[in-house]
Amino acid sequence: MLTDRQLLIFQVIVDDFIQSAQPVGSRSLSKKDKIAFSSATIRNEMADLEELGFIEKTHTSSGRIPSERGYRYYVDHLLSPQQLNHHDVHKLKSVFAERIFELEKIVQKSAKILSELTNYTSIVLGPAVKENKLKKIQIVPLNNQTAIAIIITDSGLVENRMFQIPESMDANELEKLVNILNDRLSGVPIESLNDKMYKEVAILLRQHINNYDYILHSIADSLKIPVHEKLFFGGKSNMLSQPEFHDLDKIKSLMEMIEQEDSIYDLIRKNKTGINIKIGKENNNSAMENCSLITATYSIGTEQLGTIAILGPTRMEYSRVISLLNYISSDLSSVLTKLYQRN
Amino acid sequence: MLTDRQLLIFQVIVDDFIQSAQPVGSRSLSKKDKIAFSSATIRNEMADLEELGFIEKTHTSSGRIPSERGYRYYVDHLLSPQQLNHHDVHKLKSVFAERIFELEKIVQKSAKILSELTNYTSIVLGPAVKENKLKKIQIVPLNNQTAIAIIITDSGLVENRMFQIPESMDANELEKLVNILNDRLSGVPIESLNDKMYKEVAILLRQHINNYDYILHSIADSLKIPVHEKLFFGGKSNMLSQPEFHDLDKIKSLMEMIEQEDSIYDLIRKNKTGINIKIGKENNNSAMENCSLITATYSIGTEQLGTIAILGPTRMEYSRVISLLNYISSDLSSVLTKLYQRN
DNA sequence: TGTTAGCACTCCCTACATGTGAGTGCTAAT
DNA sequence: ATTAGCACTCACATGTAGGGAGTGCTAACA
Repeated sequence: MLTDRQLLIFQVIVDDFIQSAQPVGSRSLSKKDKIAFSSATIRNEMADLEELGFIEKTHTSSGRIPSERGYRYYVDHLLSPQQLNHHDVHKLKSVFAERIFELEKIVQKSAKILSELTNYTSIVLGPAVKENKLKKIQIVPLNNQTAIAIIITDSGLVENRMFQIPESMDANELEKLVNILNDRLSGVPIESLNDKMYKEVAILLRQHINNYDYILHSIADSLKIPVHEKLFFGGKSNMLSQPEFHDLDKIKSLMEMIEQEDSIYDLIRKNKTGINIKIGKENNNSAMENCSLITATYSIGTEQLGTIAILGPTRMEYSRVISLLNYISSDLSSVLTKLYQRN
Repeated sequence: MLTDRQLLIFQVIVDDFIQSAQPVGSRSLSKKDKIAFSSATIRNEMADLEELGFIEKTHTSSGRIPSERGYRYYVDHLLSPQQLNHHDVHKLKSVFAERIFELEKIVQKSAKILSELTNYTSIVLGPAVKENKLKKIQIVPLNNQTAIAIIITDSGLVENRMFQIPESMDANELEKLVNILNDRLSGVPIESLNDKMYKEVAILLRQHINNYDYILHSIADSLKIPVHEKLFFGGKSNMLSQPEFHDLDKIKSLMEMIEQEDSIYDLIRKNKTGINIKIGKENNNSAMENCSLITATYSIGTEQLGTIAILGPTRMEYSRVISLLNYISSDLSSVLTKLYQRN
């Protein structure tokens, strides 16, 4: 529905605006090498593009900027995958250069490097734990009253919780307790632990443990592994350098949203596998009005999924960011799979 | 060296400026109830106060604001401990209302509430781990190649690290390894673990374990518990609402400093027990030029120390913040001591 | 001798006018 | 269809004027 010329002009407008953050006018467009027609012609075409909703003016006599709809079209139809340059590739590789075995560290480092390469804010959602299965529970007493319950899942997640030991309980009984727990619960998905505790395990405990009531609740509490996977950020303050955030109020609401991790979590969580792009209002979040969010998923083996995302202004280098995300998410997947593959 | 009247005027200037963030002039001062003399008299006194370096002008004909030196004097000599109101106390109490047993959670919640009460940024440094002693090491194999080493200290800190199991190693040998480690290392301060590993333990491993070399390094690596205690923040974006940070550049450098946790760590770490106040340039950090940092230490039992701090503009409600910090740090100390006291 | 009223002066801030540059839409000529 | 030309618009920078809140200084006062 767009003529080739309109397409060309539109693309140049978007590219120029992404680069300069300034509304682009017909005269400056006409000077570009790629564009061979006069400013008046361009003006006519721009009027059409505006009518179609792809571009808009900031005020009556200003140049044009892409509309959200325009960005959407740009992203869907005009994006040419960009080759990463040597420098970028080199930096990306450095994430995996050191031999780090910890998921958190790897993920955190990815976030940091992504934000450095893009000058936007990066967000990484750690892999989902709810599909993890319990590998082992251990209980280590610290003193007479206190003990630590340590929960290890089959993909190497370790969580620990402190609890009070009832006075009636001795070392012997504690061992019995641990045995029962491991016997009944290992292999059980984290999600169903609580359920299983109060059904199967409760009965067993009643038979073998004095005061089973109190300890049941304590342990069940300990087993409540947070449903929210951890979020890691990189370059939170990068957005402050973006010209669209000269406005203090905008910055404030954005920063508050970032700080309040719940909304970020919602924003990022609900994405399907692969690359997802949400532009401006598509995010359904007033603080994100001028922002776009690009997410990519990474996986461990075939099932466990995490998300890695870039938050930038709508005027974002989509092509570059997508390339970077593609690259890092596939690297992440393969490295993590190698490390954490269940046997 | 200051007359009573100068002191009065100075105090009112500081109080007023802390409240309004506007330079205060002689005329508006003379209208205050506390002050019974004319604006001209006040002008004379202010000239003297300025000469003494306690107050300064923002420009030739502006009202006066306290200088850093002035704040220092105010803090050292004029601060009257402020009674906390019911609302504050109630909110502070809520930190400990739920029965949380985890140090991290408690500490994090404290930070959050402090920032809400003050509208400044709060920073909590988790308790130092270096004086912790090793309670137990456990190794849980995840699959044929990978295992997790879990390190538990006597005060309930749990750290875990993944490592590769050498092929030559079977379950039997793994158990031997764990026994040796626990036998030799339990009770050893975290700091000296590495040392001890390479001296005592290395010899034993050589005798009992094939391929001891590789596993020695892996375990030693795992034992490197980060020296940096964890930092928790609350209200990072609160500073954006402070009028002194209308300037984007200032905000940016402050935010970048906060993000770059190392410098915060340095800033907070080196404080002595009790309340410490650092005003503006006293912090030796250009991003903190317009900020003051008030720190308080909390303790677990008699030795282990953590720090809780408030970062605000130099124009900060010192008295209130100090009261809050005092309150929360002593509450933190007593709760944590009860929970984590070593036996 | 300490205090105060009065006065000239300074500086910031806001509002208003004005000019310029980069843009636009429209029209008529190519 | 394309383009040159023109009148028009708007943001932005610059300049100017007036008001407000402050100052320092001086002279009069208790």
